[in-house]
Amino acid sequence: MEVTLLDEKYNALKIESKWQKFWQESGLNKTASDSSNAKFYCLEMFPYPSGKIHMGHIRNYVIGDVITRYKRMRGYNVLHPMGWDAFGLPAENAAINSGTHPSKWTFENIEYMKAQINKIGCSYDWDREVTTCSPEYYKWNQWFFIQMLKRGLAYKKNSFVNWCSHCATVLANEQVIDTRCWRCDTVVEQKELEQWFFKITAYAEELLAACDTLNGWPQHVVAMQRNWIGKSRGVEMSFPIDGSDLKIKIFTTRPDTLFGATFVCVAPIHPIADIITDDKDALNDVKSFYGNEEEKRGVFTGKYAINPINNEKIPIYAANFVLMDYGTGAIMSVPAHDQRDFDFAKKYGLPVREVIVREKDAAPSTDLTEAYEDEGYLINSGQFTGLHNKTAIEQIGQHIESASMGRVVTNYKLRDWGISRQRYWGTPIPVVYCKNCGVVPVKEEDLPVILPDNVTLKGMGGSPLSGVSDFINTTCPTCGSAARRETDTMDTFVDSSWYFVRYCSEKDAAPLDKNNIDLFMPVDQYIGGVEHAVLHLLYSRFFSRVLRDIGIVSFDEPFKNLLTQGMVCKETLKCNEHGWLFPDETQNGNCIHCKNPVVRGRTEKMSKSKKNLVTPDEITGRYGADTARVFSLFAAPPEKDIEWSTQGVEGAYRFLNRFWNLLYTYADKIKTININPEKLSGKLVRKTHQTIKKVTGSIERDYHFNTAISALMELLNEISAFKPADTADYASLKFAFKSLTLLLSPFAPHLCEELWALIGDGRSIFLAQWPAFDEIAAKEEEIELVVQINGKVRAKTMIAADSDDKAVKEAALSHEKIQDSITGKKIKQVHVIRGRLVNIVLDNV
RNA sequence: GCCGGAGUGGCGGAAUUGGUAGACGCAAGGGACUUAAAAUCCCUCGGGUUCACGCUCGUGCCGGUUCGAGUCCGGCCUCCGGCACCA
Repeated sequence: MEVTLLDEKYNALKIESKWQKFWQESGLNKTASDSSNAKFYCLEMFPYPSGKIHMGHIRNYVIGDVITRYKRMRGYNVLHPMGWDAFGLPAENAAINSGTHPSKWTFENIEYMKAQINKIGCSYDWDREVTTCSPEYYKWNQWFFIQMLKRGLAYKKNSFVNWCSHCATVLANEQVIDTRCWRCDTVVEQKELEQWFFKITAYAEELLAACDTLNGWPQHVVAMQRNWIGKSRGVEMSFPIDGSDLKIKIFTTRPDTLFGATFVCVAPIHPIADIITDDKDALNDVKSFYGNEEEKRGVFTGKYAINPINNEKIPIYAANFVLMDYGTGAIMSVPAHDQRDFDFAKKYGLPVREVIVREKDAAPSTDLTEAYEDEGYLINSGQFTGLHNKTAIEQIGQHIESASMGRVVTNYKLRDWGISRQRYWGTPIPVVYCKNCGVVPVKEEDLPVILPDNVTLKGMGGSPLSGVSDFINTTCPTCGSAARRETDTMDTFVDSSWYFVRYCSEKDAAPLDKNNIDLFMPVDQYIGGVEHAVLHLLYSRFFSRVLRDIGIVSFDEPFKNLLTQGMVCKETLKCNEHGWLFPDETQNGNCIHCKNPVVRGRTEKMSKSKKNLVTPDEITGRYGADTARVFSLFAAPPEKDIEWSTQGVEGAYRFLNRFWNLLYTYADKIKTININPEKLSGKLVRKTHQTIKKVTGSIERDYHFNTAISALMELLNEISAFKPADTADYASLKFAFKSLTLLLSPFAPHLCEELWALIGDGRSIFLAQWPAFDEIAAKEEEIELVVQINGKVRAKTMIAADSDDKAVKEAALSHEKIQDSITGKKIKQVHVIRGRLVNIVLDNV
């Protein structure tokens, strides 16, 4: 390692590029595949290569890097990889807008972003880099697809899908936000298409049950997972249609209200609606309101259903608020005990019959103004009248089963995962359509099905691949006759559902080497934004189980610990006339365009549109990466949002400068001193041991780096106040400096590496061991004893730390101020908390 | 509505198991150095009250448990996040 003399001034940019090059070339970040050390897999969610890294990425990667560097110094063999979620819509949009091929656009972005990432000093093992748009990677998407096809976990169905007319693509349910497209905000329509699905519902129960094992996850994320799976228990039963052989199967979680059903509703897109509805125009009108939550619309079909419990004839409606893809697509309506049914009944003048009342044997209300959805007792319910409704749910359920009217079932909100996309920039779905053989998977040895380059992207219409004749025209793998390829590509969530497994082997190695996977999986610490709390994480959990059942992996849960980091926010500025403003569009609190006063908006997530963006380049260019790192870690604990503040950045920069300058002052004196930490003593040495303890504890406990850094600032303050007089003092000073450098190195790696070159052991600081503290040396000789009277602090006094309870009590009672307060009073009790305080309880205050 | 989470100085935030509330930083004020400024260094910095030693109030609100509550319990209020016509 190059030995350097310290420059007088801290020059962040100079030392940062120097050490980044050194770490890269020395292979320090490489992960061993044959280490005898315990493994630690630290993973940050890989980015979509949109063009530029933003502060949210920086925060994410810095947190991961600190953990990585810390764990390495603790002796772990750490896997810390990075890659690119490289398929996706923006590349295709860029192609449509500017004519750049998605591949070119993507790879150029990757190159640029990789340079940005390296500038913040993250210690990635780039030999394991994953790029999902490369055939070597997506080949395995195709391979998994075929395995799933074989197991019945991938299937095709004709179904209503969410269709965004603007993006001309199908959206997953979770990509629909408030009836609108999550990307472009266009109102989503329902369109019938043939789609490929993954049968995630086959794992619904396991995915739900395993939520209990996710102890290392934030509980709100686990709650969101549970919520999404949405298990509910209820009854499925068939209502015969009067004067017909047809039946309508309904699902309800409230069989206790069965006697209160006054009509039946089916989804307007339910196949039976077309069959039984007389007025097709009216039905079409209702269909056009399907999914509209503003207004309830329905039409009487003209037919009646027979309620099997009491043989009552009740009308059947097609209603827009009944969802086709939950339960059976049909419900029994009990307006007295369900608000939605109540609203519908009021609108269409349907009867409301109460069957549950709050008090046992109470009379029904004469004028319900809303549905009664609480618990209560049954009335007007035949043999079940008088039961508490909770009991009735069970008993009526049993009755329905034993009378063969229906059965008790479990339902999930979770639906199968639609993976078909009518898009170009994704993984081709590896099947062909043959006139003779039907749907045939591509042979495994013929994978990958390469995504062709020669495509024209217009942004509208169906799948772009359908226009590439040498792609679609092929032969049937089974019979050899002419066949057509599938032209849809896969949802990009497929790519990110297993990339963490791919990282376990180096780029050029076999991608699914079981030894490598077993060596590193599961991920010990996963770090990313909470926006992936449902989809990506749920799909990954699903994929892991499929891979397990195929025999590729031997774990259930891919992510042992999850940290969802907070957002990076900044104050927004707004002018009533000119909208959002950049800070340099304001002067003395006024807009520079119109001189109107600037409104300080709320602090919001950084975004280009709100003009409150700070770019990583401007920060690393001005202060250096170490400052950016220290600031973002010091501002708040990792799971909380941080507010970006220029003054806060300056504060972090000041801290690093103070450290540099202080060490520079003593550099000549301490450079050559040999120290034996066990022989050292004094206040500074004690503070150093305390700091090692505090910093280690802060990292180990909850990755609370903000308190770790504050402890390091305290130590620096102590060093700063220290005035060395003799050789022993300089030895203590060197010990403090060495410890501080080691402890700060995960946070400010470049600075510490540079300083370590001067006071360290001649090797990289990241090959050094994390310092250990000596409990005895960390212990104060004297402590400040707080003396309370009736729980209020009345005096403070210094006593020897090892005083026994009796001596502590003595010291407290004999204190001058305490004497004044207690003279003539009766002492009821004295509580001694060793090392902290004494509380004297006086009788009758 | 349901499910999570959080309310502490001017601000970001500290406070292992109940035991000195406000660490550390930012901002602010004062001082030193300087011809001056920047940078740096030193001091002050929750409210009230007092010339001062002090006293007193104070962790969203109300109550409780305890010698002692930011921390535990009960009941509210507010804010943030997620889900929501899921029958």
